[in-house]
Amino acid sequence: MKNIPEIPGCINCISNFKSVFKNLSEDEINKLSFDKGCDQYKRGTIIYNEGSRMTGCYCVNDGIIKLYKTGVEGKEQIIRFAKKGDIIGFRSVLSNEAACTSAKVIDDAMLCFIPSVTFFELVENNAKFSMELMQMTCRELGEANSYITDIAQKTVRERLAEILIHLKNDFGLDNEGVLQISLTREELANIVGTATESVIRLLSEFKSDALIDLNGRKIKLLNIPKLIKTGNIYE
Amino acid sequence: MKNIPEIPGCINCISNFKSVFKNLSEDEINKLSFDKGCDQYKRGTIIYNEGSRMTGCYCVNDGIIKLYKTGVEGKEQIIRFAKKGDIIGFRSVLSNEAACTSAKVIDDAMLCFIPSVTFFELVENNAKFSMELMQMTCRELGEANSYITDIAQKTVRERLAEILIHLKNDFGLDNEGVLQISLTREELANIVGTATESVIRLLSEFKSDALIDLNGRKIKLLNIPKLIKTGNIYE
DNA sequence: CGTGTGATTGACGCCTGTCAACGTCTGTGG
DNA sequence: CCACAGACGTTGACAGGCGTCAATCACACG
Repeated sequence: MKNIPEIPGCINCISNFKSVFKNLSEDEINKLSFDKGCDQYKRGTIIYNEGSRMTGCYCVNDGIIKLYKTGVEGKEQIIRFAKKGDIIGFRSVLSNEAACTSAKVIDDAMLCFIPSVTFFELVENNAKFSMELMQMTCRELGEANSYITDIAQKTVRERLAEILIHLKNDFGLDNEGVLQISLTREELANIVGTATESVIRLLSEFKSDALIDLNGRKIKLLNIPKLIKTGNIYE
Repeated sequence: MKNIPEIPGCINCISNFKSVFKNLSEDEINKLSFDKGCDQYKRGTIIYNEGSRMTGCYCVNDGIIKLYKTGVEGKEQIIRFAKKGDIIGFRSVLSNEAACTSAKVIDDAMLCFIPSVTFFELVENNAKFSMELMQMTCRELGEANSYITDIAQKTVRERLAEILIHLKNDFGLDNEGVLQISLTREELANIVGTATESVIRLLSEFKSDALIDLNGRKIKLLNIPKLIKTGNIYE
C-alpha cells in the first residue's frame, strides 16, 4: 500500500503562515479542512492552464509554483511565484473569468484544493476574511503597477539586479548567501522579460563585478547594497 | 455670486453608469449622497500624489483622469485612465497603504469624494458591494498582468498599435473615427513605455501606411483590422 | 512680441535580440 | 560500461530597434 502523505489540517497552516485565513472562526476552519482536497505535485506538473475554467483555488502548503502568461509566439512571461501560505487561482474564481495565468510547479509542492463553493461561502459570510482577501488583492495590484513601471523604464541590467533582490526578499538566502530558489536561465529571462542569452551575459558581468557568485543554478549574493544600486531600487 | 454647479445625486450616477455601487440599498445610496463631497477640477489639476495618505476615494462623474507612477529620474508611467463611473484611490483606502499612483486631470472633471469611513462601512455591511469591488479589483489585476506581458515581450511598434486599439475600446471614436481622448505625444510615450520621439516617428509611419490620420492631437483610426494585426492582438 | 510648451526631424551609437555553434550534464537504453 | 539523446548553459558575431542629444518649427498665451 502506498504511503499516503499526511494531510495537513488547515488549523496548522493558518497558525503557521499567518495566511489570509487567519480570521476564520473555528467552525469555518473545520469546514474548510473537511471540504478541501490535498495533493502532492512533482516539479514540472502543471496545476492549471491559462484560459481554463477554475472549479476552485489552491492553497500552497509547501513548494514553489510559478504563475505565468503565454505571450506572443508562446514565450512565457512569469508574473509571480507562490510559496507556502499563498493562495492561487482565487482571482479567477472570484471574478468568474477563465484563468488569466498558468500555474506550474517548480519546487515539489503540496497543494490544498478549495472548491469554489466553499470559498464563496467564506467570502460572503465572513466580512473580515473578505476584507483580508481584498487587501491582499490590492497589494498585489500595487506590486503589478510597480512591475509595469520597472519593465517599461528600466534597462535589462537594472531589472535583473532588481529581480535578484526581490527573490532574496521573497525566498531568502541560505547561510552561505545562496538564493533559496532554483531557476533556469530561461526562467530568469522570462521574469525580467529578455532573452536567455542576455541573462547569461549579465550574470557573468555581475560575477566579474563581484556582485554575485555562480555555481550552476545556485546564485550567491555577494554585495547586496551594490546590487540594490545597480537595480536602481529606492524603497 | 459664483455659479455653483449642481451636485449630482448618487442615485443618478448609479443608474446611468452601472457602477460598482449598483447593489447599494436606497438607504445606503442616500447616506452616500449625504456624506460625499463633489468638486470640479480643471485639466492639469493633481488630485493626489503617489505616496500620500488617502482620506477617501473619488468617483468620477465626468472627465478623464490619468493614473501614473513616477519611475526612475522622474519619468512618468501611465498605469490607466479613469472616466465616468470609475472610482479611483479606493485601493489605497482599503489596503491602508500610501497611494501607489498619482492622479491628474487630463479632461476637465467632476469628482465626488467619498470619505474612508463611509466607504469602509459599505464594504463591511454590504457583501454584494464588497464582492463587486473585489471582482473589479481582480479584473484590474488581470489586465495589469496582460500589460506586463505586453510590455515585456512586444516591440514599441506593436505596443503603440495596441494602445490605440485599447483607447478606442475605452473611449470610443467620434463619427469621423477620431479617438475621443486627447493625449500629448509624451503621454502616449508614457503609456507605451518609450521615448516621445519614438512615438512621433511611429505615428508618422502608421500615417504613411494609411493606418491612421493625424491632425494635432486628434488621431483618426483609418484601418482598425490592420492596426490590430500590427499590434499582434488576438483576444 | 517674447516666452514656453509641445511636435518634428536628423544624426549617432549602444543595448539587446537573434542566429549559430559548441560545451556540459544527466538520464536512458543497449 | 559506453553511446546517445535531449535539455540547459555559454560564447561569439551581427544587425537593427530604440534611446539620447540637439536643432528647428508650430502654436498659444500673457
